[in-house]
Amino acid sequence: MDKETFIKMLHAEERPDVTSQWLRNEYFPVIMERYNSEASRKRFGLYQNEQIPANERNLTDVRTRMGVLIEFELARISNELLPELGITDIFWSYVVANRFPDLEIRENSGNRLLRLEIKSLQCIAEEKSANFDTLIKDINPNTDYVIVCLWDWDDAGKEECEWDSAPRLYKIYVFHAYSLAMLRDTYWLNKPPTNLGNGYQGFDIRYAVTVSGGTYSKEQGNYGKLTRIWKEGFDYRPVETPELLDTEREYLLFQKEIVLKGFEILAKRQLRQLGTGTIDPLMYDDQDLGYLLDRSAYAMNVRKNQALRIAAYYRLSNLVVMTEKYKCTVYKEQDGDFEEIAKNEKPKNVVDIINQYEN
DNA sequence: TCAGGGCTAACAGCAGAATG
DNA sequence: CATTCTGCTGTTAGCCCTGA
Repeated sequence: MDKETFIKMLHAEERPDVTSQWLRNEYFPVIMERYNSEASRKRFGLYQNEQIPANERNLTDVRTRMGVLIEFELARISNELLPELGITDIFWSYVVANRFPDLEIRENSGNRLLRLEIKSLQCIAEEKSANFDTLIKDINPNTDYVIVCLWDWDDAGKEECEWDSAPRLYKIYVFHAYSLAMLRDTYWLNKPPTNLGNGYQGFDIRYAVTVSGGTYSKEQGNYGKLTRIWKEGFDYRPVETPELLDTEREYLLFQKEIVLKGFEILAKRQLRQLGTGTIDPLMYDDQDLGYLLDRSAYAMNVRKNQALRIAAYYRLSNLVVMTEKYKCTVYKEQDGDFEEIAKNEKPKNVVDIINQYEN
């Protein structure tokens, strides 16, 4: 890493689209690699059959806590990196007040330079939706970026430590905060609910406000959900700056990849419980639809008639089809025919359902 | 069927009402 | 009058369920 570039970027002296790309392609890959090292992961691991809550009610707060820990660790690693490069006059500081953003690069004088808002999403969470609800007025277009960390528990990567599993970062996404907010507001303001009555959806001085039947109320916490910010091909568009186009590209990629990664983890994990051998891609009509092991397969977003054709083609015993929220439909072979034995199931129940059907 | 509106836990804490 | 209880604040990430 080049020291001069580093200093320029952290001082927010480059164009936002250039800074975005540097953070995405140069900076965070290094931070992520360090986070994923055994020496780092071991501090977050689960050992000796330690369990975390399995019920949905309490899963969320483990994920919330992991979010805070990842945010802290990224900054800690960053602060470790700076002096290694001979940069000693700036440092990452934690914003302890509950306000945007999370981390700020500061000079000893206290001057704030680059600022980062960190979000964490666990791959296999059924609805990944941290909120980015900071109002446009509070975002500095020259210094502010939104960083999304995609992570999950992973049992691999241990040479010395005997953990059962430890968190692994799979990808870090970088968005220009102001552009992301522009996409969000362009979408939100142009797609209000149907029953507005005489009111308008908009903003108070502090937060987003919704209307139902003419009655105004503080928005309920859906505004800015990361998975709902923008849709490809939406009729209305914000002003197209280089940083906006960069952020839009990254967002559309993000939308696809975060869903696929969770599916991959769930499918591979469950296939290994259903059989032995190697896992291959599930190809059909030149399309990669999921994963195949022996006579079991997992596919994503496949309709019933296509699922039946795939099952017949591969002579499957078990076929699990998942939606984007990982709701599962389970098909099972029965005397040469395929039967839908479960629908709308959570992933955690699928293997049991398949095994019980066998008995 | 699925987008999206409604709502949740945990966190630390405050203000004001109810109780002994 | 002092203590305890109730209901609310706002932030994190995410599940539930309904209406189009």
